[in-house]
Amino acid sequence: MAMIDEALQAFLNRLTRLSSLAAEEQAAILALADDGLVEPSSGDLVRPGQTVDHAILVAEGVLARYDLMRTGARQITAFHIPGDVSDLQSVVAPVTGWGVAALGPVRTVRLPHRALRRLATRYPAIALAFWRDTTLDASILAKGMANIGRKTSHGRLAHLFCEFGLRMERAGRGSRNVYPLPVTQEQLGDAVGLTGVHVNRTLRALRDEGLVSFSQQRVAISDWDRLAAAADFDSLYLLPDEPRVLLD
Amino acid sequence: MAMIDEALQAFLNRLTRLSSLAAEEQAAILALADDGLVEPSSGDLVRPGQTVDHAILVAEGVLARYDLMRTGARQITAFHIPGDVSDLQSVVAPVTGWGVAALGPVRTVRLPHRALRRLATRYPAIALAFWRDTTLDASILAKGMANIGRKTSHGRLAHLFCEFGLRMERAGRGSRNVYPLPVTQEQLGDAVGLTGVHVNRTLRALRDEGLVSFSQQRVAISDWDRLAAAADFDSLYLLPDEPRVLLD
DNA sequence: CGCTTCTTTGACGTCCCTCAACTCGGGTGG
DNA sequence: CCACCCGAGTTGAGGGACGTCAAAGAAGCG
Repeated sequence: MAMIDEALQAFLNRLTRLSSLAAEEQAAILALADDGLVEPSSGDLVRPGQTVDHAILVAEGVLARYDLMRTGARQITAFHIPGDVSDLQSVVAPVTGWGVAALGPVRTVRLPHRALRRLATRYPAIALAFWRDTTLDASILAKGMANIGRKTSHGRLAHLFCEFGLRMERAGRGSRNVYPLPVTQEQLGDAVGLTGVHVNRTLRALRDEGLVSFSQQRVAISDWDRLAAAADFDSLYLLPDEPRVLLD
Repeated sequence: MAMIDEALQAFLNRLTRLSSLAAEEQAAILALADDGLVEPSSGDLVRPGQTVDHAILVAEGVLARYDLMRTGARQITAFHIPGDVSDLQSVVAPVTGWGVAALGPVRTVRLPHRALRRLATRYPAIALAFWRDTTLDASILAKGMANIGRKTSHGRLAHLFCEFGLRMERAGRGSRNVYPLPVTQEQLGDAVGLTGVHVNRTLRALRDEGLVSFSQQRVAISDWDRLAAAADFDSLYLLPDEPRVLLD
């Protein structure tokens, strides 16, 4: 129970970083919990093409949104860390092509669409906050697309490590320079459009250059500035910390 | 003037394909026009990093949202055709890293954020419709990411042609098999993570296989089923046509 | 008709994939 | 307690897809 409240609080923090919400609105968010905590050890939470009636809030662990090719190849389009709601957009598009999988042991909280939609229609500020949250997600998608489309393996992985540094720091799960990242090299590859083998070689190179090391599912950035330069990283797309007044 | 109304009507059609809006809400959308029609012959409408106070509705032509690397390399993350609002998400995130450029002669209508935000806060159904529209955009982004990350040049271009077939058809700008696509081969490359040269070679191959031809800025799909198979195309991510009741 | 922009084609290099084997560590059961 | 096993990480050799560079046609536009 405590963990559910903690997760909702993390989600609320995420929202209020970008949107200002009144006390009543904040209370309404914190009252969202539906079922208890779900704890699948691993595997699919949503299969591609499935219709869902709830969004998934991450309490612990890492989720991935992914797309499958007929060949079996997989592209991870988004990672979700504690405090993120994977598929918040499913509230307005309950059937889409992607799946959601746990990349390791995970704890999640189910947020029913009905409840989320009711909040969004009752409180305009919450509707805008949800919209804004989806927009941040889309911004990360666009950056990831540019990353894969126009950078070499070094730049792609370097960028991913910079991004997670900031996201983990925001989520209170480490510092931007040192943080846990419980995924395999192959999963990293699925996220940046490479094979596990090539990820391995690239990680070695990044380590040898003294930029960043990744082992035992832990990232340690040795030199943020040089890593950011190698990544062509500009944090603007993660949206700066300024809650804006939402109602005109 | 007539053209402004036409463009707003196209935008409204786009929204009501996915969201049901009451007559009053529809009228409010149609009353949005701010300035008159803007007609830049070509070039940037929004530069990367710029803060904007309006969204851009496409009346005629094609816009691209893009991201720039330090090296000068460009990744087009989204194309916008008539009836699309590029940067609708800028309403809730007015400063981000991307730019918007016209890929040829274009006519656009500026929609001020203030007006859009006022509509969204006054009419919950409109807020959800905007959110849903942004979600469709994000879904296309995710698919594009998978496209670039996990497919060969043939699959990438084939997929792009299938996608635009459906989008153009929806927008009333042709059929899914034959439609205008006023972009250069290099711009196609910027969208799918290839160079113009390689796009050229791949187009020749696709034509030789009898799948699709692209010349004079016109796409003609010879065999939809085989092209869709080559593209691993499933239209689900473009969201099926069913306006849902929005208010619970 | 001369310019610019786009398309097309060739030769060559490189980044990354494929396939395959070996290593390592952690868990499990005999 | 050790043998085994399994997933993940590591490394090598060879090949294929795509990029780079360069130059020569088309095609629109003044």
